[in-house]
Amino acid sequence: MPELPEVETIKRTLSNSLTDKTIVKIDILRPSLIKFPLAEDFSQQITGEKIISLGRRGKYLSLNLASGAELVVHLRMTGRLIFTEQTEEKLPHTHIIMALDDGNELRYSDVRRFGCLWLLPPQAEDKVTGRAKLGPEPLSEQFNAEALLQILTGRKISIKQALLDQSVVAGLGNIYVDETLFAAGLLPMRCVSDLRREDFIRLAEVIPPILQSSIEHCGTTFSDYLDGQGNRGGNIAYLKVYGREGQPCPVCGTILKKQRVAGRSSVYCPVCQK
DNA sequence: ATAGACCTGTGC
DNA sequence: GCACAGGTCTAT
Repeated sequence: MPELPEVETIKRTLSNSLTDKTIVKIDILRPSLIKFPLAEDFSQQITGEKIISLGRRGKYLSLNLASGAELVVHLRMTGRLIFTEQTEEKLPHTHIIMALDDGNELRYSDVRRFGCLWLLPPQAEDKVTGRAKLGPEPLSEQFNAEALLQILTGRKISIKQALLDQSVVAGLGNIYVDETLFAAGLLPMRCVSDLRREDFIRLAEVIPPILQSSIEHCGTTFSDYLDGQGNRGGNIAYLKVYGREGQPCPVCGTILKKQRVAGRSSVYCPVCQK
């Protein structure tokens, strides 16, 4: 479910509510979601910890704790992290409840249970699967056409697969890859090795504003995504191709096509994208 | 490279 | 029924 703009929105919508709050109690109803350490140790170590700040790297969200420990959450497809009053009715599939010292709760729910949580002790090595291999943050200085060119030159994969690869660029998923390929005028099935230098320049140009504008709209809600206060995102109205197969291209009016590329359904304009 | 695995829900 | 869903990992 959530890609970079949604995770960033969750971070922003939780920051004020969680900063300087202490986790006084944790209920883990689904220990299998905890990847490290064992759920029992996780509970013991997190209890009494104070949240000092929130962070994000790609699609990973982190709560930085006063001891130097870090709680890392990846929401995968249907994970939700919501700050709520204790009296509020629990969402279905609520698996973890953290009681805070202000009487409110931070709850993790996840229909499909693909999500993962880790608690890294202070100065621990990064045991968070995949995080160490992430490519540049697309909203940072490190991200540019050169970076894309460097990591992708000569590779015989589709540009769709390349942009979905978190080690190429961190945080894009199926929605924003389709949106950026439309904006760059590139077909998702185009082979990376056939792209020209200006294609990479174009990609590097269109990715940041697409993500930035989605963040301004609080992310894209199709069915599951909610921000940290339980609100839906408003970006769906601004999507040009994702979820719009069979509708006319917003630029040329040609009917948008859907095709499986790199194992994911991909929507594109057969005229504007080449 | 593609399929299958992990899960549940929804819509045809 | 079956296909499919904002993700990622493992196995042919």
